[in-house]
Amino acid sequence: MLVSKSMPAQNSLLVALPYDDRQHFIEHCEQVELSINDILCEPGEPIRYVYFPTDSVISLLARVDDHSSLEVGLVGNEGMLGIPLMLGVEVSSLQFVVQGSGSAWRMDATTFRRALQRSPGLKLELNRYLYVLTSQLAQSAACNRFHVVEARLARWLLMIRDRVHSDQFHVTHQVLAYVLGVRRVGITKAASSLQRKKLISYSRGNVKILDGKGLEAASCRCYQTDKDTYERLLG
Amino acid sequence: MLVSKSMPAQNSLLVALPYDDRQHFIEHCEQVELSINDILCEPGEPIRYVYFPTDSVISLLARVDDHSSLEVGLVGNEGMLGIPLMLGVEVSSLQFVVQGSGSAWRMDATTFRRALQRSPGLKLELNRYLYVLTSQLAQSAACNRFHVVEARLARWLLMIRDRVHSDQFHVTHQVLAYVLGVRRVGITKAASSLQRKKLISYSRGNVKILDGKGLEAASCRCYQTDKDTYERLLG
DNA sequence: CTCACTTTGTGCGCAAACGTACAGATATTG
DNA sequence: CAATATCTGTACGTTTGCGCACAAAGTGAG
Repeated sequence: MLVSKSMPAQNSLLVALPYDDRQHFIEHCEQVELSINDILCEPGEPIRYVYFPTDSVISLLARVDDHSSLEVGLVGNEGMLGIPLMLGVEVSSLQFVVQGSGSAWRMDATTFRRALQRSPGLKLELNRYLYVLTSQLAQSAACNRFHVVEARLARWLLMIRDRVHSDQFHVTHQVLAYVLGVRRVGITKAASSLQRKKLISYSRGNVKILDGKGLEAASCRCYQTDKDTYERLLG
Repeated sequence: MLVSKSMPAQNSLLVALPYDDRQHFIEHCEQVELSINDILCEPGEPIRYVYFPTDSVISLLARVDDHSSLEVGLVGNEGMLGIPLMLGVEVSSLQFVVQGSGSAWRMDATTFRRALQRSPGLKLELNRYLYVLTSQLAQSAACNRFHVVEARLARWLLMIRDRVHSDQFHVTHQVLAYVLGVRRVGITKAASSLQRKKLISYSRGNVKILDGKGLEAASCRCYQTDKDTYERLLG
C-alpha cells in the first residue's frame, strides 16, 4: 500500500474518478513530500512530472523583465500541476513554487499521457479543471489591475487557508510581496492594517486567521467568484 | 464557392490543417461579417458558435465589479474564439467584443464538437493554440501589473496592427480605456505622448502607425514575448 | 552569550494613475 | 445650416504604490 501511516487528505480531482480509473492512476503514481520554497519548474523548462497535491500547495508565477513576478494561479488538493502536458506541450511558461509543505501524488510525463489516453473520465475531469484554472487566471488579471493591495492580500490568505485546510500557515511579507507583485513594504502596511482590524495575527511568518468572515469582507469579490466557478464545474 | 470576390485572408489555424480536414471543416462553416463593437458573447452566456477570424479581430474581456473591465486576450486570423467548447464547457467566463470589422468562419457548437472528434489534426492544432492563448493571458496579467499605460498602449496598437494587417485602423480613446482598464484621460495622455514622438497619429478614432520600430521600442517586451511564444508553437 | 541573519516597522520624497469637471473641436443628422 | 452627439485636450486635487534607507526586534548557530 502506497498510502502512509496517517491517511493523507486526498486530491479532489482523483477522488472524482470512477473507482477503476482511480486505482489504476494511483498505482502508477508515487507519493512525494514537497517543502516550502521548493521550485518544481522554471519557465522555459520541460515539465517532467505532473503533481496532484493532497495537502501541499503550489503557486504558479509569471515572471517578467527578469525582476518582477506575479502569481497567476494557486494549486492545492482541488487541482493539479502540469496542464501543458494535456495540451501536447512539454514546456512550462510559468514557475512552480511550493507555498505550503505537504505531500502530492506525482507521475512522470510519459505515464501521464498514457493514462490520459486510457481514461476518458480523467480527461473529462482535467479538461474541466483546465477551464476553471483559466477562468481564475483571467479573474486574477482583472483583480490585480483594479483592487488594492489590502484586498488582494486578504483574498490570498483565504485562498491559502482553503488549500492547506488550516487557519495557520507560514509565509513571510517578502514572499507575499513576491506573489502579489508589490513591494515588501506594501505588504507590511496592508498586513498591519488587517492585524489592527483583528482579522489576522502574524509574527515572523507565522500567520493566523482570526476572523474568516471579516477577512472575506475585507477581500475583493474575486475570492467568492473563484470558488463559485470551481463549484459550478467540479463541485 | 463560399469564398467571395476578393480572396479573404485565411485563418492560420485552418490553413495549417491537412487538406482533407480543412475542406471538410470549411464546408461545415459559414462566412460571417463582424462589425466593430459587436458583442459576440456575454460572460455567463452559452457559447453558440466558434469563430475563426480571417480579417476581423475580437477582444476577450474580463469584467469585474460590474464596472471595470480588462482585455485578457486578442484574437485575429492567427487564432480562434470558443475555446471552452474544446474543454467540454458551454459557458464563457469572458465577454467577446469585435475590435476590428471583417469576416470570420463560423461553426455552431454541436458541429464543432463533431469536427473535433473527427479530426485529430484539428485537435492537436487547437490544443497548441489553447496553450499559447493561456501563456499570453499569464503574460498580460503580469504586464498589466508592472508596465505603464504608455507602454501597454504601444503594445496594444502593435498587436492590433498585426491582426488587421494594416497600419491604419479605428479605435477611440474611450475604447482603449476600456480594454486597457484605465481612465479615458489616461489614454489621451499616453496617446498624445506617442504622437509627440511621431510614432503614431490619430484623429477621432482613426489611428495610424507612423513608425513601427519606434513603437516597438516604446512598448514593453511583452509584445515580442507573445510573438515568440506563438511562433515557437504554431509558426 | 554573542554574532549574524531574518523579519518587520517607519519615514521620507516621488511617480503614476484616479475621479471629476469642463471646454473646444470635429462629425453627423434633421 | 443648425442642433446634437462624439471625440479629444486640459486642469486640479487625491490616492495608491514605488524606491530607498534605516531601525528595531526576534531567531538560530557556534
